[in-house]
Amino acid sequence: MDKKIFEMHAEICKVFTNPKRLEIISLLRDGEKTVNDLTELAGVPQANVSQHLTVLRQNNVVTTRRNGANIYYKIANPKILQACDLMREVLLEKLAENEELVKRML
Amino acid sequence: MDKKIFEMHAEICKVFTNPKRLEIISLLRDGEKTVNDLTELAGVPQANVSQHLTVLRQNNVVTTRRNGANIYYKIANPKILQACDLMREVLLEKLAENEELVKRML
DNA sequence: AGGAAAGATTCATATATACGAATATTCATA
DNA sequence: TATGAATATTCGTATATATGAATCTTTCCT
Repeated sequence: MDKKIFEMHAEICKVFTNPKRLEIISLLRDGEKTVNDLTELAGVPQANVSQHLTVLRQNNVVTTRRNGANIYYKIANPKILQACDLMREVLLEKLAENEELVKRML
Repeated sequence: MDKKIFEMHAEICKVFTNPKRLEIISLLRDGEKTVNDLTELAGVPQANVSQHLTVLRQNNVVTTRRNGANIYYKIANPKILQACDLMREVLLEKLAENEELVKRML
């Protein structure tokens, strides 16, 4: 029944399992950027940025707009950022917990 | 700088890239359940459920409590459910869009 | 038209993941 | 302490993913 939804959900989540893609998403947080912008900001080879952008585009995480030779990428749905933020919070809370644990052991 | 955070974030997200794990998470939504419960509800071989629970446990997505021969699993942090829900909303919105597209083509 | 800049694609390879099958561990109870 | 029920682990294999290198496409400018 819901199985199909779980499969699609899992598929989408694969987009977020690569650190470079997460960095790109983060870089797009406050507005659209060109491939070149992203390449420089992330410090990753252009071809690789492009490969990741393809994945993001195919999964409707970003949308594009062409302006001359440049292509601007932006986040398609703000809820995606919210979801990323929540996961990051979970992560940071866990890190904080572990830090306390370490402190208590000294 | 943030690179390390992005790596950890990506690592955590890997937990959500398997449909069976998402189903298990969904089954735990309204309270703790034993491995047996989950096995029956999901209709997946016990060993496989156990493998997925191991992944969930190792990534602090679930916590466990033993009671006799049974082990109860539950979601560790409600924010995880929130994040899952948000992603599912994004997914459903996209599906709705596509449905409209198809309709307009008839 | 020709060249350069911006971006995308293809391919090969290395690495990770999922799952079934078989086996092991843990606990309760007779 | 032997047995059965509940759960976990290990291993082999098939499949997916990430990345560098090389190549291609599109657009702009002269």
